[in-house]
Amino acid sequence: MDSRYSPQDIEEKWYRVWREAGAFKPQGPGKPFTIVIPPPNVTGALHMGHALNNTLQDVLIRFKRLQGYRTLWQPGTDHAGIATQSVVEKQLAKEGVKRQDLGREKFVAKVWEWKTEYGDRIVNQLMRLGSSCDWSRLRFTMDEGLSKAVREVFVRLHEEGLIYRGTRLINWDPKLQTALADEEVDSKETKGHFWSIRYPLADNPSETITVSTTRPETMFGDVAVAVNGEDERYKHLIGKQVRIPGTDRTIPIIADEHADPTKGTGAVKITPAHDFNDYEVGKRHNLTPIIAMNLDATLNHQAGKYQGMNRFVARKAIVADLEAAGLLAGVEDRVIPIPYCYRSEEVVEPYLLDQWFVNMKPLAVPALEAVEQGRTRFVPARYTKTYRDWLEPFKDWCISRQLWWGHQIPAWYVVSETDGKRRQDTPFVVARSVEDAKAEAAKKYGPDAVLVQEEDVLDTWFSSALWPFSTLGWPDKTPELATHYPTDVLVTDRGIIYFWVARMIFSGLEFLDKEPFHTVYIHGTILDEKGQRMSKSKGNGIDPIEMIEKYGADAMRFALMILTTEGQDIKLSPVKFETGRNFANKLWNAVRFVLPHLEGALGDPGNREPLRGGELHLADRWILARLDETIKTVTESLEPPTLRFSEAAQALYRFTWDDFCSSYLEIRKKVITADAATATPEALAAKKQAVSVFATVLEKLITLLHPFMPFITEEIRQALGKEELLITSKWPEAGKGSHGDAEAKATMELLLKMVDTIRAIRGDYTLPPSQATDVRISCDSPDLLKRLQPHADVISSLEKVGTLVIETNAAKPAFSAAGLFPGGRIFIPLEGILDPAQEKVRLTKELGKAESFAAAQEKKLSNDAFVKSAPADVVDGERTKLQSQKDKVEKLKAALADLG
RNA sequence: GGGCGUUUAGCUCAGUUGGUUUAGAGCAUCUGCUUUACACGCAGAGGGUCGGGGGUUCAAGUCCCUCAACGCCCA
Repeated sequence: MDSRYSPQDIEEKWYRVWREAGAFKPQGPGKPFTIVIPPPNVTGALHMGHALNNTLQDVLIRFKRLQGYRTLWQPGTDHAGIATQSVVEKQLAKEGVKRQDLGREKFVAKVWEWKTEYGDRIVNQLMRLGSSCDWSRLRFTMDEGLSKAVREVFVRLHEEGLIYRGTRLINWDPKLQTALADEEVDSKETKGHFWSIRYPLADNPSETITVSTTRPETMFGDVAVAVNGEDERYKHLIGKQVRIPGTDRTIPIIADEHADPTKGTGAVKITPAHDFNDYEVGKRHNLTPIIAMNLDATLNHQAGKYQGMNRFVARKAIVADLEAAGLLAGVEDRVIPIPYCYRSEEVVEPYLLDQWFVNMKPLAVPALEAVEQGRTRFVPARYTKTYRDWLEPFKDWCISRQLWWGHQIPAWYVVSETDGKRRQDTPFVVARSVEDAKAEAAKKYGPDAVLVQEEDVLDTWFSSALWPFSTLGWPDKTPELATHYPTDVLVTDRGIIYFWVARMIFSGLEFLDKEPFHTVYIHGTILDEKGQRMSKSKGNGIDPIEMIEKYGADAMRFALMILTTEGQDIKLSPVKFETGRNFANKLWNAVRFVLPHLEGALGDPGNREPLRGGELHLADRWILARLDETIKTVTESLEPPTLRFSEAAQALYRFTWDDFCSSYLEIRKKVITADAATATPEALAAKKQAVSVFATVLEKLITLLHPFMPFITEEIRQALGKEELLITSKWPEAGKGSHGDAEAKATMELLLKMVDTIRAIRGDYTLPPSQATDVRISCDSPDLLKRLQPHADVISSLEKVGTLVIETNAAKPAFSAAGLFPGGRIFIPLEGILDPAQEKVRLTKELGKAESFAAAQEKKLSNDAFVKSAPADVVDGERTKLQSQKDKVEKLKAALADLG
């Protein structure tokens, strides 16, 4: 074995072994535990966010698998409609080809090609991470099975009247040429202008009303000018007509609260077909909207001479013309929120269009209840509010997209009813298949009905919403669905609570009458070391695969877990992975060191010396007690909904490094590594015993570590001569098979404190570790002496000591340094080295601390209110502290006096 | 404008219901060490009064109010 642990050699091997053994599949009679993966975009590449997200899931799944649950981590990928289509379109654009050149069928075939080529990439990357997904169940949102689920849901919601087709103001992306949902639009503060334009009165063109607008180019869609009813400046004008400049069209002046007298001129133009606020105003006043733009964001026939001009070009031209005509009253600079598409970054145009919608209120109400009643809970709990605030306004969901890549909406227009043409009033049927649609159309419209399927596809999130049950076979009644729905924990980031989490919850409730998971764990966002989001454009991303290659998957996983505290964002830089790498190396070397001495303790625990409690060495009893505590902490921390990953990782780090390696192994190494050929029978017996303890602790330790560091722990397990794989072995239970106990723990901790004292003195005199010093320990009581005496070797095995004497009330030897421990004093004779002046400084400093602490204690205890109000045990605790502090003060004073 | 989060050692962060250390860890710094598992290591040391102010309490980093800075989400 090499002194450096090299992960590259073993990761691939163990991943293959696990898969071949079927270890990732649900197995055994245990209770089910299920996680569905947040499906990454099929053409995506693994980034640090994925690495964190999937490590968290893998830790949970491996933990539960070891606990004997029938675990399923359901994997899959998402077709990611807009994102994937855009990528392929960009690719085609490089070859000078537009999707329209290919036509729908050929284009979609191209995307499938792309999916085949890149679809495995992210899956393979998840494997590199160690993800123990059941890959035999890999799903894709456009698989036949999942598409069937999508059609089923669409038909059922339509039957219930919850999906409808209607003309509404929606967000239109002129570049992608599709409608968007509200959540797909990001509003960004942008520098713009606020223009004031004079609209002449129809009956008296010399009189004008001045309206303020940030979008003069939409004026040809104006249907009114609104003023506030309370605004004295304009009261006399309400009801009159004004003429839109540059046209012959006149529109009324109306009173509406939307007009804010404090903003601009207090009069605003109303353009219901191109502005969300104006749309509402239009509805209130029964005004018929006028569409003034084409779908490519050029102005239409309403715009007269500006027809065909792009919206931003037209804006400039119109402003210039108005100015020339003397109709521009003013312009001011202003920062305005501009809506952008979250994918194309194109400025989104509010546009009045026919689209498909989901009526949200009936679905959202039960979804809100599920969380309100705690049937699904968010961790951290504060995200409950995010969830509620989004669902509660009950805004209908625009689900149709004018894309080609996605689930085509299962609606068929009966074009034979409208002269073979698709018109606004063409009737349609909604069905699970073409055949069903034909049958239904025949029933309603006769056997000669001619059908044309809706060209629009569904929002990507429509299929994602079904993920927790569509992946398990719904709408069929599969055994997987019966066993694994509802799932248990959903692990995701806060960015998709709206898009995904909320929609899964209402879909699950609607179609399976059961919320899809009991816990939603929201983890933090990975940031770069400056606290900025990682992004391709900034080039500040850290590639997980590179990190795996450099530090190992285990190291990266462990580092991420130790950094993951309660939904806090993580500032990441590659150095952080060194912690994980060093830790893996530490464990590796401990095993490498002891392994040659383990014969007899390898394989089955039955081969080992039984652990006879009272006869065990103090350090053995202590490490077993500490192991018990660690088992308890890790188990409790990982259990949903606690999910304190960092706490679990931290506990394992401390136990492994400080207790197991630095203390326990250092104390026991001589006995463990005794040479069998030359050792006495007693030494051999002791060795057997020690080795058994070591093997027992190590075995449980690697099991506890396995969810965090699956590869190295499996490798160690094999080195220990086990045939059964660690991944499917058994999670240790606290308090079983342990011979540790509280008394051993207390004694050991006292001895470790004594060692600290000795080391501090040695450190103070910078004695090299090779130089032995005599140590005299003076206990205050014979009882303590009796307790410590048998374990003096703990001290001598951790420190190079010459003569070690433990006695009661010993006098301080000449030229010795003095130190304290609870219950006694320690003297280290340093003749020729001891510097009385230095010693005085050291002791005085300590005395100062002790005195000020004692004084504080005294003050606290002399406060009647404290003694009366505080619980008795707290007061007692303070009294004990004061006593020991006083004792310390006395001893230090004595030591100082002794120095002269 | 509304909501949420953060502010603790030079840096990155822990600190679960207010009282067991005299506020901890890792990195960095300083001192010493080829102590035959590990220099991706070992031993030791220095360094913070917990963003500012006010309050509740016998007791506050921990609860309340307020101000400030930074960040995220929504409008």
